[in-house]
Amino acid sequence: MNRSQRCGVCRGCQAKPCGNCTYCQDSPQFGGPGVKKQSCIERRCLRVLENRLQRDAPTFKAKAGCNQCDDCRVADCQVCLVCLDKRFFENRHMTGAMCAKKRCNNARTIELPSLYPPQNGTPNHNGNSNGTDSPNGHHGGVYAEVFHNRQQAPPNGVHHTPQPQMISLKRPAEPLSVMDGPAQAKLQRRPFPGAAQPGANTQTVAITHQPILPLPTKMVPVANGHGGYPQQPYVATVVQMPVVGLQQQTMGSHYAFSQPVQLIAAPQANHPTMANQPLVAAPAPSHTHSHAHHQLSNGNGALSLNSSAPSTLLSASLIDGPVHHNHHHLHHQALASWTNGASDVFDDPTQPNICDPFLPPSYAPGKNAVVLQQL
DNA sequence: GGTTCCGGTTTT
DNA sequence: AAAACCGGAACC
Ligand SMILES: [Zn+2]
Ligand SMILES: [Zn+2]
Repeated sequence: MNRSQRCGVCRGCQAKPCGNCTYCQDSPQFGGPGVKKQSCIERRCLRVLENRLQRDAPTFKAKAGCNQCDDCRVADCQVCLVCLDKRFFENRHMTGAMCAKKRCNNARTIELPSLYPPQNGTPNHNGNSNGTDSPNGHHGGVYAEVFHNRQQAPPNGVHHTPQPQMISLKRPAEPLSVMDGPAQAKLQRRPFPGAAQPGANTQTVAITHQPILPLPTKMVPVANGHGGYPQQPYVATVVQMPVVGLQQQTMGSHYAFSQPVQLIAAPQANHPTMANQPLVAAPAPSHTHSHAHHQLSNGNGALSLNSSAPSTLLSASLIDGPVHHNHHHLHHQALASWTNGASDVFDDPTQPNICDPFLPPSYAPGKNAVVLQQL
């Protein structure tokens, strides 16, 4: 049935269950009966949302409003699929559609862009157009594999997404293997130059930054740095840093992850358009042992956009967690991590306009906070 | 064995 | 159209 898995890195994934929402109240973990069986509204994952958009868009009856009537003039609802797509995916899946809650008399049915053109082979129900479901089936295309249907949303808009200008792989040129990324990822902070000479098992993928604004994830398959057994297969998703125009910033984030992630040196970008700045993604050290799950590191995952600070490499990686973690943590996957606020630029009042790329709807700032409806 | 919670189905 | 339900996938 192809059930989506959490990305493990978005803010929803990092949040702990709020305990108050209807789904928390329902959940046994808060003493509820467990009949609704939904995740906490603060833990809604962007990848899951993305997957849903991809599933639903093809059958969605998109309408374009007249922009004149009363209904067209009032604010969008912010919670329907169209609004969520607008907010988190730049309307990529629902391009041109008006908020689904609106009732415009003169609305016209429009056709949504096909993000996965038929091309050769019939798309499977996941939008995969590579003609296979084989997780491992080897075929040349980078994306072909990345899109495979298990737990991730293919990078939308790939067809108009320019390729990274340069990708350099250091270390063994092993066959690329692209498989499922871990559902859980870890955030780890490293000094930037250090990341350039990573540990024995690490590869570095450097990608020159393109001066684009929107446009999302770039998938880079990376070998697991290992003689290759069930080592945690690895997929790095390089995410463009949000280009946070200080004035024109729209609410919500622009980027989400289709795969667990690995990112990003945010070099001294004094100002947030980091055109011409390199982005660096370094795959996590793959590890020798089978169990690859752990709580997220406590280090906070702030991306440094600040010129003053040394750049940091934020890597969401599969590494062993702290040697001793208490059980509590073990039981809830991704608790904590964005919590020790000190250097989280997104919470920094002196940087009020920086937009958190991990921000899920339920964390929308300010009065217009959005709570996702059931997915 | 256990838990979380996605996604299809049913009910309102 | 939204909410409620719930089988069962995916993870431990
Ligand atoms: Zn909750
Ligand atoms: Zn997530």
